[in-house]
Formats: sequence, structure tokens, C-alpha cells
Amino acid sequence: MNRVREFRKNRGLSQFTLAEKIGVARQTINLIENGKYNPSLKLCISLAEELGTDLNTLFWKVDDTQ
Amino acid sequence: MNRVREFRKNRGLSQFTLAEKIGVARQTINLIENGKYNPSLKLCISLAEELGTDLNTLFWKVDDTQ
DNA sequence: CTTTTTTGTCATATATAGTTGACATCATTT
DNA sequence: AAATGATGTCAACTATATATGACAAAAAAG
Repeated sequence: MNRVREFRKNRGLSQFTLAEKIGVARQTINLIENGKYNPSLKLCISLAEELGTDLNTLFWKVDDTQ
Repeated sequence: MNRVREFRKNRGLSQFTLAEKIGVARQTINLIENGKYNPSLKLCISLAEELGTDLNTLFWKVDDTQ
């Protein structure tokens, strides 16, 4: 799906804390981590910056098998 | 802003043709190319795939100076 | 065990992405 | 010079991303 949860946990952030830093609601982070919707590009970029990574790493052809 | 127009032209596609292939309206492509809004992640991924590239190349920290 | 934090989820509301149809302008083609 | 194709833009509409408030359950901390 995507690697947001993995990167968030590596940084020791809760969904709430990450949401606050980025300026969205906690539910928005939760839904994205669970692949329940389709975030905007701006939000994806904010996430990548806050998590110290980039768009491809977080969202490009994530291998979910195994 | 982003490199959609550049990649589209390199492939010899019109906004209309690209829109058709991806399944969105022509206006949507036009607005994205002109940075007038914030596309969804799914659309960004469709664009990257159709243009034979990836998210970072199209949308990540595009250098617009010069 | 009790308390607090974190996560998942629901329902309602609002902002905005994306659609549709239309028209003007510019560039190509005939 | 007329016809065609590409692009920019507008207005009105629909779909959906995101917000807000709330509650339950799991996990972590005391």
C-alpha cells in the first residue's frame, strides 16, 4: 500500500503527533496508513518531507507481498 | 512546478490524448500542468506510469529557477 | 489493576478535486 | 481564407478528500 506507518514508527511519532506537525486531522493519517483513500499530492509531499524521505519511497510501487 | 508538460511533449501527446489514456478530463491535465491545483496521488501515479517515469521525477522538488 | 495514550471507526459537515459543456485564441493544415 | 487541432479559461455541477466530534478497544505506562 504505502510506507507511511513504517516511517512514522521509525521516527517514534504517533498518528496524532504526525498529523499535528503536518497540519491535518489524525483521522486523515489513519486513513492513509490503512490505504482507505487517496491523499492529495501536497499532503504526500508534506508527509515525505516530515518523514525525511521522498515520494517514490513512500508511495511508488510499494511491494506488499509477504 | 512539475514536469508533466515536458514529459507529455516528449512523447508527442496532446493534453486531450493524455487525458483520454488516463481517464480524466482534458481540463484536469491542463490545470495540473499550469500548477493550478493539487492532484490526487492516484492521478499522479497514473500520470507517471503513462509518461514512463515516476513520482519523484514528475513532482518532487522540481527546480524552476532559470 | 488502573490510567493514559494510541489507534480504528462512525456520522456529519465543508472544501476542493475533477467533470462537462462551451467559447476564444493561436497554430497547422488544406 | 477556411477548416482543424491544441490550449487556456469560465461557470455550474458532482464526487470525494479532509475536518470535527465522539466513542470503543487495544496497547503502553503508572
